[in-house]
Amino acid sequence: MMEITLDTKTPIYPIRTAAQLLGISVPTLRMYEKEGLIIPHKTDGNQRIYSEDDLERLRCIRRAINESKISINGIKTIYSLIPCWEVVKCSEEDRKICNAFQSHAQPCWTFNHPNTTCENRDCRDCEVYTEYSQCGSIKDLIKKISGIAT
Amino acid sequence: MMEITLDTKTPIYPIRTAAQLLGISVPTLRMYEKEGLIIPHKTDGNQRIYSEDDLERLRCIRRAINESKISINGIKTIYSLIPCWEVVKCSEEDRKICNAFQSHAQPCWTFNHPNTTCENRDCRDCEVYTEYSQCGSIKDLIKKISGIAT
DNA sequence: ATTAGTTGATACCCAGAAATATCAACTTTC
DNA sequence: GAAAGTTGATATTTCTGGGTATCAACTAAT
Repeated sequence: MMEITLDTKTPIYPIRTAAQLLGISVPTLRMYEKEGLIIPHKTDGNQRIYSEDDLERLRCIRRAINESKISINGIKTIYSLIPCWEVVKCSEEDRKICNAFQSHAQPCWTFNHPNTTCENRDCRDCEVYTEYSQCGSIKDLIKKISGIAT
Repeated sequence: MMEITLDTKTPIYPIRTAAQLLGISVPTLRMYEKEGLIIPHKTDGNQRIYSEDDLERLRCIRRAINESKISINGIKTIYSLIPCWEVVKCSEEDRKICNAFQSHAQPCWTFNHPNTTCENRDCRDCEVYTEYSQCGSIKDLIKKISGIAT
């Protein structure tokens, strides 16, 4: 017998397996990544590996595309509206020079953030990326920062 | 000679003229309305009339669709993220029962708001509708309500 | 070192969203 | 009151975004 640790954050699925579990093709998964919708782990040999959390995020994205009929650029725009500055608590100086703070076309995690508190962070582990993959939670965050009890 | 008052809010263009000025067809304009992207004025005889502001809003919508490649449902979702409660300053009781406050699929002005402060308002004149037709201003509003100097 | 799977890149396909056309009934204009 | 324009509704067309197939070069496993 062996002990199995179930950690939804641990990357375990190679791209082919992930694609099969989601019912889509491998190039589609690569496309989502290129568009900045997901940030999969990579092995030392530069191969993608997906965690259970990654799959859940992807299912959410697929629902947005197939059920809610939101285009990929639409999703990117919505992600760009996440008030990341409130999540990472960056300074006013950071915000002034941050490309993500200005953008309303691409998610913050698709930028590199030179000279900000995000500079050396791994966006993949950032709450902005992990917690706000669906519209409901994004709107809830906006409610929260406006000082409202939801 | 006659005095001409230029008021960008006054509805003057019938639908055919508006369509021509925008370079699109009449059914398309009706479609945008049915989708909840615009709220044109109507005459007593139920005919649509568009103001200069309406045209500007429509140009913005067209850019989102044609240049930014955001689908109509994407635009609706983005509009639904506008923190309207902060603009109209509705009460906690209002928010509790407000469909728009909950939704993240349709703009608030596509709901009727029974028993709230918005109930008897004309959404067409509401700042939520008039001021936040583009992503840039929406993100600016989110920044503002999080207490940030933009 | 051979087999299986991956990489990035390019070329291709097609469902369906976006836009248009068309209709009879109605409104406005002159 | 006749002509021009509009209404809502439905049917039809256009076109491209989302997805796939395929490739040679690379990585991983046994």
